Amino acid sequence: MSVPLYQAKAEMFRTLGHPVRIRVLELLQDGPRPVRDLLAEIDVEASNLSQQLAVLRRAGIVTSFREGALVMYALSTTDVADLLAAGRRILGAVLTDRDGLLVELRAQK
Amino acid sequence: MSVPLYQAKAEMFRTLGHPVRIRVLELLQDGPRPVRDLLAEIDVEASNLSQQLAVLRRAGIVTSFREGALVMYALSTTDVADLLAAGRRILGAVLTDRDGLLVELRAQK
DNA sequence: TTCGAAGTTGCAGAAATCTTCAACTACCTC
DNA sequence: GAGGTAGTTGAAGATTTCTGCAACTTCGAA
Repeated sequence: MSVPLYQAKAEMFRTLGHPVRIRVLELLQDGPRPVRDLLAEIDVEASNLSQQLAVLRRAGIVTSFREGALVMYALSTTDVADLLAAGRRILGAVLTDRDGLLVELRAQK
Repeated sequence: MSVPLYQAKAEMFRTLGHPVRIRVLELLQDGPRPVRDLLAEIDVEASNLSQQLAVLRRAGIVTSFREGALVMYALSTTDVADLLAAGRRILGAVLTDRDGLLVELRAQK
């Protein structure tokens, strides 16, 4: 056993712990997307987005493949959607007595 | 809009992104526990554990209360268990892919 | 009241992460 | 081939997070 299991778990969660990476995963829930589309929807520099995509790739959470002139990204497993959903639920529970974020959260599903 | 929703989500995941904090949450899944017990099961300095507990407390993921001489900690919502379970599933999926690559590597020459 | 066990807090140095810039590769069209 | 679009990479400085130490509080027991 090289890396303890709880450390691998921590790394997995930490990988999700960035606003841009969260947005990418949410967008990829609807299916594969070219970087160009992600860039159009997320307000961030191209090189920064690339760095964040590399983090997700290294963690094995997304995969990428080239399609002509475009590079496509996709979730490597649909389980990611479950994780995001579980995160939303906890956020809902935790925020119940805090500000308007809760309203936003409910509107989203 | 105060704090964007995706940023709140990112902070939530980042909060889980630490080996000690993961272990604490796993231990608390079975019910409330005094700090002393956590300290006995996790190999970390008392002050360090306290710092990590404070992070979880600030995020609203755990709550604490005093019981005589002991300070008890508990999950603030049982949804946390779902999140950890979802994390485990993804880790399984991702590591399986890795093993697949390893096998490929070995077979190749 | 004093002692020890149980925890917490503030802080400083160390380590990891983030962001941006510049330079680079890959592909398509002309 | 030339030029433009699409993305990636490496590196540096700025910021955040982590860890351990010392000092502190709170509680129960003697």
